[in-house]
Amino acid sequence: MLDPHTLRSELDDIAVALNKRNMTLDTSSIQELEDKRKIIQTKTEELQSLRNSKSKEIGQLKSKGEDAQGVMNEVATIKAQLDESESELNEIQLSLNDILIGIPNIPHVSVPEGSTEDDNEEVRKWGEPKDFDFEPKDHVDLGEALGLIDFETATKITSSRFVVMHGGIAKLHRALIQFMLDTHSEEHGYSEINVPYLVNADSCMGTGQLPKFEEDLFHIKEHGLYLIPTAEIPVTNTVRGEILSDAELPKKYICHTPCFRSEAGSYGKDTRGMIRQHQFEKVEMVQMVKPDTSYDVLEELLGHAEAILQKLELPYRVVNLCGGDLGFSSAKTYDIEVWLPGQNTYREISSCSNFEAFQARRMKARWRNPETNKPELLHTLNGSGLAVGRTLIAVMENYQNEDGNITIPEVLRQYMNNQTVIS
RNA sequence: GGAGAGGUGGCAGAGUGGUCGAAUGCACUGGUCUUGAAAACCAGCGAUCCUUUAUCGGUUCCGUGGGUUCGAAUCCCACCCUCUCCGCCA
Repeated sequence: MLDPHTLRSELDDIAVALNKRNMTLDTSSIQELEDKRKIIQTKTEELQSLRNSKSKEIGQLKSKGEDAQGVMNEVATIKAQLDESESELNEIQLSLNDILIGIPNIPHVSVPEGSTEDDNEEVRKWGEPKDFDFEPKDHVDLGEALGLIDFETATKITSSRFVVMHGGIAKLHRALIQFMLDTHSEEHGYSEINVPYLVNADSCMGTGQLPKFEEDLFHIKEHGLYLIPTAEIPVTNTVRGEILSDAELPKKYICHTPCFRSEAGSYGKDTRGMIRQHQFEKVEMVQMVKPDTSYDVLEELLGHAEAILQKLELPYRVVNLCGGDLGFSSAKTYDIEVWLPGQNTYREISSCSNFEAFQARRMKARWRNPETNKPELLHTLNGSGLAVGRTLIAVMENYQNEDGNITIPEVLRQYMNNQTVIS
């Protein structure tokens, strides 16, 4: 959510800033509502004030045993006006709030112009895609040949876009999770946190998945809960409604969860293999920080995600998302794309974002600034560190051998009984 | 799932229709005192929104949402949550 004050006072500037996302803000209807709001709110509060003072007067008269009927009649007329004024105000505020809650975050100045992913800006490349002296297979062929990845059974027990993994692949998957958690908690200073996988609507509102993107979520209607599409929701919402002290910041959490996405609207996209599943696992970094540090922290967070790929020796590139490709709540996002020999291309494996105060405002997540001694909004950030399913694919495809076996990356062997190869 | 109790400021806890945003204690902040600290004493100490350059002023908030009333922390209704006991259960 944007700051209502700023929206009011700098409406046109904000509309221009949002053009970067290829969106046009209906400034005239906002202005109109806002003008009405100002008048009605002032009027309502004046009437409330009058009612309060008159009611007190009644109390005083009665306690002295005097007649209060005259004042009571007076208040009755005030009350009729007040009821009308209050409901009008309520309506205006609901409309304004509906608009406000649906406006995306303002892109940071360093976000490139553009409308599609083709306009994203490559920041850097790391590592060289390996030259295979045979035709590299993709993870589906590799996994099925090994008999360790089974889509058919998953479809039988659930539906499409699910997978069953066996033996060495299942173990490799688990090793990746542990490796990531250990690296972030031991080397990057994150505290490990374990959270619920079902969240309520308030939490989804807080981080921005609701109300606009309900169709992307799995909804357990009879309980009013949602399956998390990312650990961002439960972890970030731990500070919802809180006022943190200076000493508690920054908060750095590392969290492993499964993620559930309905993938509505992506029919026919990435239907082969494990790239796009309804259920996948992710290790997520989440930070709550003081506002003046958040852009430094974003670079740091990005580095933490890159460190995982570097340790796994997987080639990747970093892109700075253009305005049109930016997520709803984000002010700036870097994607990391890993090299997949089976697809002969780079594919997204991590997304690191600074939300500035956008989520914090929705969540009322604040800290007490010792300089002002007043509560101020936090900045929130998160990044995948990394998407485990896609990392598994990247390891399989980049570490494949001509015989179809997969060499286990050095750093993962300690998690796999020092095994060196999956066959 | 059944029975009972309860949700008030950072914490503890009073308040059952009127001057209550809310006693008191603790914690915290500032001051006096002290070589320094502690103790003692004095003072301060929630958030929200509107108006305003700012001050001043006003609004709203006692789990949440409705209702009754001139007036609600207090009465009524619904919901949520917590605790205790019983049942079930990884």
